[in-house]
Amino acid sequence: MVRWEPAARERLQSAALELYASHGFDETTVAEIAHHAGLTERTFFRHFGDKREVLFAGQEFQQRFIDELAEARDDTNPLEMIAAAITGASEFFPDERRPHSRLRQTVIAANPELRERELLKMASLATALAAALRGRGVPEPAATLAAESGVLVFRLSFEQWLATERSLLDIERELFRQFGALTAGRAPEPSTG
Amino acid sequence: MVRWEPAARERLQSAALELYASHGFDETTVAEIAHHAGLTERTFFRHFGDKREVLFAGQEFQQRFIDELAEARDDTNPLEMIAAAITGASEFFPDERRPHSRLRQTVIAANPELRERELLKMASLATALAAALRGRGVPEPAATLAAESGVLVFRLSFEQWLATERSLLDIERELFRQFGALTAGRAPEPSTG
DNA sequence: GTCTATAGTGCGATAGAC
DNA sequence: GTCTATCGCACTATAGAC
Repeated sequence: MVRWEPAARERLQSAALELYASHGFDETTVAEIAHHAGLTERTFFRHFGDKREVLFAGQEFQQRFIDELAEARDDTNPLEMIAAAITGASEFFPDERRPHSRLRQTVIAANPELRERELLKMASLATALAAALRGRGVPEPAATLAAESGVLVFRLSFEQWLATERSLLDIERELFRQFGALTAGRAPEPSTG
Repeated sequence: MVRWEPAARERLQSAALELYASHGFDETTVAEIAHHAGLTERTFFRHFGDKREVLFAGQEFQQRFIDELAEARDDTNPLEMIAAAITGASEFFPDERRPHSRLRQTVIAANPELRERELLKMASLATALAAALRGRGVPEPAATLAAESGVLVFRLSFEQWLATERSLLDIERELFRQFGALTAGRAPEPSTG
C-alpha cells in the first residue's frame, strides 16, 4: 500500500486537459483540477509554476531537437543543418499522437494566455538551437536567423500536421522547400496540402 | 475647473514604466501605478486589460506596417514586398526614440510574463501581414512564410538598434541581405554590427 | 498545510460634458 | 435627458510566503 497514488504529475496533466477542453480554461479552477486528480491545490503548484504550465511541462522535444542538431553533419549552410535537425526530430510526433495533439491545440488556440505560453516555448527552442549552432561555429546573425527560420517551418508544419492526415516529415520537407523558394525571384506555387 | 486631468492613459503608462523600471514588475502593484497617476485601481483596469498591457497598448506601429505593405508595389516575390513594408516603416523608430525604447526593453527583458506578451504582439503582427499579402494575391504557405520572415528580421533588427547606435533602416537592410544569403549554398560572412 | 497579497471582474453610484 | 470617465465595494482565484 502506497501513501499516494503514483504519477501525480500525469494525473494532474490529464485532468487539466480534460477540464480545459470541456469547460474552458478560464472557467476551470486549479482546485477543480487538483480535486479530479485526488490532490490539493497546493500540490498542483508544487508541480507546475502556474495554471498554464500544466499543458506545456514535460515536453522533452526541445532536447530532442538539440540532440538531432548535435548529430547533424557539418555543413557550410546552417539552414541545412537546422532542417536536418528538425526533420530528424519529426518522429517525436508519430501519427498516433495526432488526436491528443489536436485536443491540446484546440484548447491552446481558444485562449490568448495559452497562446502566449506556447510562443514563449517556441522562442526558447529557437534560442537553444541558435546557441547550438554557434557552438558548431556558425557566426551571428546567421545562427539566429537559421534557428528562428527552422522553428518557423516547424510551427507551420505542425499546424498542417494537425489539419491534415499527412505525416509531419512530409509536410516539413515541403515547407523547407517552399521556404528556400522564398528568396528566389519567382513566386512559389501554392501548396497542395 | 475640470473633474479629471486629461490623458489618464498616458499618465498610467508613464507611471507604470517608471515603477516597473525602478522597483521591478512583480514588486509593483497596480494600486501603486494608479496612485502615482492620481487614479484608482479600477480605472487602470478600465484602460488596460491587465498589468502587462500597459506597456504594449497604443502601439500604432502594426497599422503602419500594414499601410506600408498596401503601398508597396506589386512584385513577383512576396519577401521583397514584406521587406519594402518593414524598411518603409523604420522611420517609426527614429534615433531620438532609442533611449525610451531601451528603458522599456530592459523592463520587458527582465520578466518572462512581459516577454510572453511581446511575443504575442509580434505574432499578431505577422498574422496581419500574412493576411494583407493574401489580399494582394499571394498564396499560402508563401504569404505566412514571407510575413513571419519579415517579422523575424524586424525583431532582430530592433534588438540591434537598441544595442548599437546605428539606424534601424541600415540594420534592417543588412539583415534582409543576410537572410537572403541563408538559403544560398554558401555560409554568409559574420555581421560587422 | 495555512495564510495572505493582489490581480482581475461585476455591478452600481457619481459627476461632469453635451 | 444621454454619454462617458471615474470611483467604490464586494468578490473570486491565482500564486507565493510562511
